[in-house]
Amino acid sequence: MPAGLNLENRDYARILAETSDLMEIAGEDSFRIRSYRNGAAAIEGYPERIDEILGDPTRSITSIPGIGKGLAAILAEIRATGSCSQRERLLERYPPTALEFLRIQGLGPKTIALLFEHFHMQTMSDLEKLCREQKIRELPRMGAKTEEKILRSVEQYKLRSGRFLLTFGERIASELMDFLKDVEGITSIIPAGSLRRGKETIGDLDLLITGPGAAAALDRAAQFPRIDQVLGRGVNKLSVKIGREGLQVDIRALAAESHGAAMQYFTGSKEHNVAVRIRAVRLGYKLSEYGLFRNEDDSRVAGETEQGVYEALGLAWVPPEMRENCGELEAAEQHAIPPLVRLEDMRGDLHMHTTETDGRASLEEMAEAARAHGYEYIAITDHSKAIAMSFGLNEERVEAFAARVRALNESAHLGIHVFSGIECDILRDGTLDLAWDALAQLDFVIGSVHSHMNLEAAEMTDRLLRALECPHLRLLGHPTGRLLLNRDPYPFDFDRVVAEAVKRGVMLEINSSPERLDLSGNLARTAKAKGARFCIDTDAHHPNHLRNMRYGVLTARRGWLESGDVANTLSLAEFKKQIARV
DNA sequence: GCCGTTTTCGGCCCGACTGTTTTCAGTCG
Repeated sequence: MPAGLNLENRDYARILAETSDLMEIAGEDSFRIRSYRNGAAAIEGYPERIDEILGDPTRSITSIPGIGKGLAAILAEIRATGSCSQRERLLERYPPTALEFLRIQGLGPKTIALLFEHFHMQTMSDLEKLCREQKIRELPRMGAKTEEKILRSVEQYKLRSGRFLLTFGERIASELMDFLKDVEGITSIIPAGSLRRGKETIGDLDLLITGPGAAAALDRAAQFPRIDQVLGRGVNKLSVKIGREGLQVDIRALAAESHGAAMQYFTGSKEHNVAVRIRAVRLGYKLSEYGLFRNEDDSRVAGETEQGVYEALGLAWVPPEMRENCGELEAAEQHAIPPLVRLEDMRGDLHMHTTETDGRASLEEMAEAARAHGYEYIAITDHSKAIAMSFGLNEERVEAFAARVRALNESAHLGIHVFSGIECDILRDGTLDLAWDALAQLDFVIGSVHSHMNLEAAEMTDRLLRALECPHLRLLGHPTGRLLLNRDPYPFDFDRVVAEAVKRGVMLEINSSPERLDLSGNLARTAKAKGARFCIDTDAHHPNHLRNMRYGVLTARRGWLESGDVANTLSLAEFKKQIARV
């Protein structure tokens, strides 16, 4: 079978995952559904390209754990057709929006199936209408509260729709750049906009192309296979919607002399640009995406480089992550832009899971991956027993684990220092999930909230304050609990909790998982002002996730953090001191 | 549907909460 579709592993994984979601709505066998999910996860994390293995008659895809004969046949079907009959059959039965309904908090497959059956709803507004007209409560086990809850969730859903995770934007950008790399006469292709600023979610994607071949690159870009719709095509700009997700991408061809001005203009933010332009006007200039021009004679003062534009305005160059008009221009004016933390400053990763709980690799595999990243140390921090579904550690297993890590470090054959740690659940009342005696055995205790996220702010504040009382706690994990585009932060008195954390020497996490990025840049900056210290961690559940560190660093940079604010930029010896018990 | 095996079928991470009910199904993590 010719590999005409050229699918990536994540495409296979997505199709399997979508099929499993549809099967769930259809009420099919839960174990079969789980197999599809497991298969999707196995493929997504597989180091080799599935496409190539399928195309090689000497290889068998069933050698991948989680892929048996059944899924092997389905994968072959996906490779040939881009879908599978199971998925197509279900998509005939349910509207394509069915998968979207699953993203509404509180709406599960059973309820969705019930609503389809009774009301034949097709769209999100159908669902809203059913709630408003109090039709839902006519169904068994449904009531007024359910209707209100669904309405609230739909409201949140609408707010986040039309935005995409930073990783998604990066992926599309890199696919496009790869697609254009062979066009002759291109000197640079750079994604601007919120992507360049490292914003956690993006609304659209701006790709800037410079060089004599830029116009040819627009022609080539119009051939990009994932284009769903061409919105506009001019001499210097191509505007398209990409994929089923409908991300809008604007691709612009730039002249070399205005490259820097265009970069500045299209990187934004809008608020930053307005402030910069006001400054330009005050100084007798006009700033546009074409350059910086003197008012009196329209002569070009700058525009070729971004640096040149800022310089001509008497400003230091501003790192894109800071361009939110939140004080960065004042800093640039005084040439007092802080030296922001960089990815290469990171010397360790202090939040990761293994197969002991819900990770997908062993301690040794995670350590090896971290060593390959050039780290000096890691902390293995599996879940505690409250997370029953991932077989979290109880006190006995904690003790055994701590002993095992001590032995490993003594034998030194891992080539990296491992801290024994735990991501201990903060229970509803603020107590930690494990006895203090057990926590005392460990080098690095993270406390995280994973349940009861809908408490009132006052109760949540008390809960966190109480957790901070534990003398073994070193880090508050993903402190606000947000899941980007999915779940809002839980409410609590941030200032009070930060003040208490500072007082007790508990650091705050910047969780690098692209779905979390928690703390946000803004909150990190607020916390820094109160004296907080931070760890930037990946929360890796797979060796591949270690790469997410760059998102955490971007977020920290958005919070104006310097390496001195981040504990895991310290050398091993210094970090040991930092977490030593007093 | 996968896996492992006691080789061909049975087991597959589970506990808490919510809103609806008067005993539990559905959702979440």
